[in-house]
Amino acid sequence: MKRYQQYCGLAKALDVVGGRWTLLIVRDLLLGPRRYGEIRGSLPGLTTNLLAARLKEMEEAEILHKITLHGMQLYALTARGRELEPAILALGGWGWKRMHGGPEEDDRLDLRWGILSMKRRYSGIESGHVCLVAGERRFDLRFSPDLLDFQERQSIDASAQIQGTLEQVRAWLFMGATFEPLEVQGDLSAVARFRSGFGLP
Amino acid sequence: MKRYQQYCGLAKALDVVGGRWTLLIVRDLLLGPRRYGEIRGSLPGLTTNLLAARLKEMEEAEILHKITLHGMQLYALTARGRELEPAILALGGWGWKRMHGGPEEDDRLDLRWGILSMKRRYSGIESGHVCLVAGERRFDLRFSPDLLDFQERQSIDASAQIQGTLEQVRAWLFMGATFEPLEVQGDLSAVARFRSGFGLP
DNA sequence: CAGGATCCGCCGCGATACTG
DNA sequence: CAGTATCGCGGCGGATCCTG
Repeated sequence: MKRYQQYCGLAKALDVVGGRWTLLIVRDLLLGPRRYGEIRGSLPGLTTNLLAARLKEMEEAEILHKITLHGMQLYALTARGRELEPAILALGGWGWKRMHGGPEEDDRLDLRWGILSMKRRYSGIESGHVCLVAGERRFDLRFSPDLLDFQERQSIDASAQIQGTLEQVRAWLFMGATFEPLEVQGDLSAVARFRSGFGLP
Repeated sequence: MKRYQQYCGLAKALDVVGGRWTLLIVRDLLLGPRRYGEIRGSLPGLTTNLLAARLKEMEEAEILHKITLHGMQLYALTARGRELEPAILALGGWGWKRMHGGPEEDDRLDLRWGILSMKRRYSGIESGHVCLVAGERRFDLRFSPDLLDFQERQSIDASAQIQGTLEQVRAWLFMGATFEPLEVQGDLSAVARFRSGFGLP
C-alpha cells in the first residue's frame, strides 16, 4: 500500500488502517476474538483474498494476532488494536448522524454494530454485569466507570438478563425504540444501573 | 465509490470519508478555509485530478462548501465537516504512537500538522488568545474551556505573541523540545495560561 | 468444511499534459 | 491559479481452485 509520507499522526494512522475494510475488521474484533469464517460472514462483500491480505497486513502492523483456543484459530486484537476503539467510536458517531431515514435499500443490519454504538452512549458512572439475549444470540456486557467490555459470548455470572426477540432488540438498538418490550430477569437493580448508564428513559 | 451497504455509523462514515486523501483534506481545512492551490501545496502526492474529484464529492456530502472572500475562491468546512475533528484527533493520536523514531526518510513535515496535534493535548481549563510566529508563518490560537480554535492567519487582538525560528517551533511541536528557546512578547500571563492549558512544563 | 491461494477484470488512483 | 483530459498501473471485487 502506498504511504502518505507525512510526519503526522493522522497520515501514519491512515497508512496502516486507511485501506478498504480494515477499520470494519477492527470493529468486528472489538466484540471479541473471531474465526476467519466468522469475520467473512459478518462482512458481506469482503472477498476471501482481500480478507487474507488484510489480516496479514494487520498482523504485521501488530493490530491483531493469531491465537489458538480450544483447537480453533482465532484472530484477536492486540492492545494497540484495541486502542483504535476511540477513533472508531468517533467516526461511527459522526456517521450515525447521516442515518436519519432508517436503513437504505440493500443495507444490511447486524446486532453487533448496534451493540458497538452503545459504547459511545455509555456515560460511565455506574457498573454492573448483564447478559443481553436477542433471539439465539447472546452478548456479555460489563460496565463500570473505568472499564466497558462488550463481547458476543455466553455470559457467566451475569447478575441480570435482558431478553427479547431479534426484532425487539434490533428495534431498541437501531431505531431508538423503547426498552419496555424486553423481558428482564435477575437483579433488577443491575438493569436499572444499566439503563441509567446508557441514558435510557 | 463503492458503498459498504451496512446500516452502521462507521460504515456510513467510511462511505463518505474513507477514500484516499479525504481525511487529510479535512485535516488541512480544520485550520481555516484554503484555496485550491494551497491544499495542493500542502498535500504533496495528491494529484490535481483527484483533488478536484474529492472536493466535488465532499461538497455533495456537505462536508465543505465553496466560499468567495476578497475575490478569492476558498474551500471551507461546513458544520458537519468540522464535526469530523474528534475522529481526526482520535485517529491522529493513535498514529502518533507509531512515530517513535522521529521522521522516516522522505517524510515531509508541516507545522500545521503539529499545530493540529496540540488540539488533542489541550486540557481546556484556561482561556486566552495568542499568536504563534514561526519564521514567516503565523498562527492564531484561541483557547477557552468550551472553544478551541487554531487558524493559520495573521492574529488581530492577540494578547501575546510567541515567536521563534521555523526550526525552533518545529522542534517544540514535533519533537517535544523545551518551550524555552522561543521568544515571548505581550501579556506574559496569557502565555502562562497557554502553557498550562497544554500541559507544558 | 474451515482456511486460505490463484487468476482475471475493472475502476480508483497516480503521473503528466493541456486549457480557460 | 484553478481546474480538465488522457493514459497506465495497481488495489480491489468476483469467482474458482487448492489443501489440511
